[in-house]
Amino acid sequence: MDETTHLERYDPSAFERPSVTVDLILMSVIDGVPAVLLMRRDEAPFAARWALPGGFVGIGESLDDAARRVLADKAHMADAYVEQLYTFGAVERDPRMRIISVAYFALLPADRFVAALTATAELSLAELTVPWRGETGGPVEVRVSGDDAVTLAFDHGEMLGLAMGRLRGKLDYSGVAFALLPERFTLRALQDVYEAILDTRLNKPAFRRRMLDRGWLQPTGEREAGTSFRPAELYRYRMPQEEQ
Amino acid sequence: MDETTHLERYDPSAFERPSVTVDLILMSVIDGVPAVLLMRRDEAPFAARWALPGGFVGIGESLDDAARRVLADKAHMADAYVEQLYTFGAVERDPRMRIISVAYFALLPADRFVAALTATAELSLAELTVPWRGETGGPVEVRVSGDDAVTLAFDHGEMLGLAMGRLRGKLDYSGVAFALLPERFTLRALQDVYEAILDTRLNKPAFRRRMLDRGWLQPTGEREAGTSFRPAELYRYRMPQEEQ
DNA sequence: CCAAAAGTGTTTTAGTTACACCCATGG
DNA sequence: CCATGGGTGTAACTAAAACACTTTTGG
Repeated sequence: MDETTHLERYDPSAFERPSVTVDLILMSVIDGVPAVLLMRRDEAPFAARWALPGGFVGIGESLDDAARRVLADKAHMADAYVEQLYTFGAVERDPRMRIISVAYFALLPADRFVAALTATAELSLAELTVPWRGETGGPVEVRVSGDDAVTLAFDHGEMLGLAMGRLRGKLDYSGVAFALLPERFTLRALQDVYEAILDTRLNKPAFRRRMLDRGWLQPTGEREAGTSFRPAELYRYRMPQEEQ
Repeated sequence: MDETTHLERYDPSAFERPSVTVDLILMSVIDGVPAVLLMRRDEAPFAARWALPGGFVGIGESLDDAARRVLADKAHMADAYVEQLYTFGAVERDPRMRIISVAYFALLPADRFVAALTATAELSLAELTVPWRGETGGPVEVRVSGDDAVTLAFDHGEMLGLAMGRLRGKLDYSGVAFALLPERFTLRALQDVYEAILDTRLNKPAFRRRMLDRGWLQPTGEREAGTSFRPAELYRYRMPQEEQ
């Protein structure tokens, strides 16, 4: 075995190589419900099943570039928050051939998510019902436009569970929540995002103070419009000094 | 571009594929100092530079299996705690050809780490000086057996920084610290591991209570031997119900 | 002036830190 | 009986939660 490893070091081109793809878990929070972008497969394997958008990684293309390309080409969405999640490398994960897939997760505010969705026929929004299983993530129940729960193609269900776990884990110590909100937003909207992702009710005054004390929010001086009650202040996310 | 993606879906074998490797960041805490396993490269590129052990992923081998194989073959260590870290996919990260590398980090107790190290000539232990830069990790200074700081081959320095950040981030909410200790250990030994990794001094009574209140520690009833003062109780790590 | 949600002040609680102290052991 | 680190009790501090309350808007 040591012999083989040694040979590989010298001439790796002599060995059969796996294909490498990226798969994209593009999420948002729509009307207080976590949502993910799915595409319906129209060929085997898993024909007519729902799957995450993905694509092969080009030989001269970095993984991050491939993820952004899939985001632009398949999902027709640009400038999302994108982060590498995990790499899935089980031998039999694709029945056709050996494919290693690097999963990326991406976040978009509801308005831009819905806009891109309605502009593109073959895409579909799926609502997520997410039982709390800690940061590691676990099985996630997926409903496409109100229908019954569906099972995703390949190991995409596992990817989705992991993405949801990561989102929950990072929610409170990073700025990911703001990637799900428009540039200007109210504290109530921020709390709605938190409640949707964590699947809990939060105490309003406590939440409010916690957020303001962190110093990440900049009051714009402007107010929300079109309410029949007292309009809330609009805030802007100001990235803290230490990046990410 | 959409056209290309479509074609790839049908016949990916027609496209050139990258090689895929795993690299292993095998860490321990030796005498209160974080340490990592390195190998000296004896061929170009980066000849005579220090690098992480790694190897190509076989076509019929899962990523996790490849990581465990590298652990066994190159590092001659079995049964370590192993966890996937991140996948590095920059196009020019290896000057010879396109190689995508999945980084794994592994943890071993000091005694087993040192035993395997002394049994194998081509391995070397490197001490780490790790400035605190939050969970994301950052540049790490590496010293091989007391010499000056060295720069690792390829992007291995970046991998090491990320591994250290992950270790710090998970230290306090997961059981990773116990992967760095023998089966039976004192509370002082546990605190030493925390202090080495976090690079801080911790308050003894507070640490003690926090650990015991968590319910992860099982008193064995046995005592540490060979001290010239009061011998400390030995504890065992009892995995909590919810895995990881 | 009423409904509805924004926004604030005050108390309670829980978890952590700091510090002082006692205990057990080998020499 | 002394030095050394193990182990414990108590008070102080801090951050968050709970709850009651006041404010501001449109209709």
